[in-house]
Amino acid sequence: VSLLEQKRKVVSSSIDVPHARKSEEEVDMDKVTAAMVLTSLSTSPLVRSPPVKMGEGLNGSWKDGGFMPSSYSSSGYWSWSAPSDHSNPSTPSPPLSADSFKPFRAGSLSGPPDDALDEQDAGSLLFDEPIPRKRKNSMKVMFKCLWKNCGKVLSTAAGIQRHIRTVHLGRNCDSECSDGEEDFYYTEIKLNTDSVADGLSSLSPVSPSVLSPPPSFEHRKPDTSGSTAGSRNESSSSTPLSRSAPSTLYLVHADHAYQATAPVNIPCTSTACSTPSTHTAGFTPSTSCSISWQSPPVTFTGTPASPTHGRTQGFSEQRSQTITVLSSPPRAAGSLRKSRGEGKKCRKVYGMENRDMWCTACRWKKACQRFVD
DNA sequence: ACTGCCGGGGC
DNA sequence: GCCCCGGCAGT
Repeated sequence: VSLLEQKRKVVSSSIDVPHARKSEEEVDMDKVTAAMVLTSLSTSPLVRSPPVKMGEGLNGSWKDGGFMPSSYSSSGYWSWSAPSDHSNPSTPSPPLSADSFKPFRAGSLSGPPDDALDEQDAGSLLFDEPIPRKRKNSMKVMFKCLWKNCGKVLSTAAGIQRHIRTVHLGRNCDSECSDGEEDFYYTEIKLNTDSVADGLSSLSPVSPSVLSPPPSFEHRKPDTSGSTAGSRNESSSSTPLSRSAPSTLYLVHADHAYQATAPVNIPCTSTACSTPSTHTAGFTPSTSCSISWQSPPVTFTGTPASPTHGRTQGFSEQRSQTITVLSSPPRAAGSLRKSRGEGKKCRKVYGMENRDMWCTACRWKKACQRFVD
């Protein structure tokens, strides 16, 4: 038994807790930059146009990457994508392995518009749409402390980690001695500073009919409006987004499903959304909402529909919450059992004999956290 | 039969 | 809260 225990500890620490991310980031930066240069020199002009857009259509890719139990060190896993993919220093190191999303997010933050590209990117270049690309950059990522009664919001992951470490965890040592626990206590909030709508409308020849479907819309009923988002984000945004800040899109990531985090709701809970009031409204929601159950958008880059996906990167995170909400309105809320996810889960991957390697959720026979699909 | 995981426990 | 597991439903 003790052996198992020990094993478990070892495992979890090696898997979930990235150490010393800070310094490595810095160092990597240089390496990456250098690599970048080399890469760009050796690649065809086509491939190397920089405009990052990490989200665009490659959800699948980083998602998968995140799943790897050892995502921290599994750079090899990314081998299929262009080398420059490593340009996001923080991507590999981020938070926990179980959490498949942060990598991307953190990347978009600290790994500034550096030239991250991959095959998809290259592919989408064929369509050469500078506009949608740019848009990515208008997303602001903030980090919010989830500690009870502390709504502190900082703009950097490091900042929020330090905050949590010192204020809540009572550790004084600097990031070096962190075991990564802080990751569990903050979440990322994305806000879109520019109008998503205009981008979309200009981008995609969507017919009005597409806009109108109320169901996809997130605006809540007047009465309940903002109750979720508003009340939860007191610190950063106490305003009902749909009204006062129509162009601001909040995407919150409830990363650690089984941790203390009370899910931060995304605007798209709507049952209401009866009127497609503004086109602005019509869009955002469908974006963040529909995505979750959509099939991999990857191939679609360039079509009217897909840009949507790429753009609002929040999606997968809220899946768990969103999905239920989404599915319920249309159908009889009752007996709808989420269709079984098809990916391999801990149980299958590690087998019964390695039960201690499963994610907690799997161990508890709950929806797998590690291999979310 | 196997697998994922919901719902409902026990502590 | 954490943890377990009966049992259902999809494969």
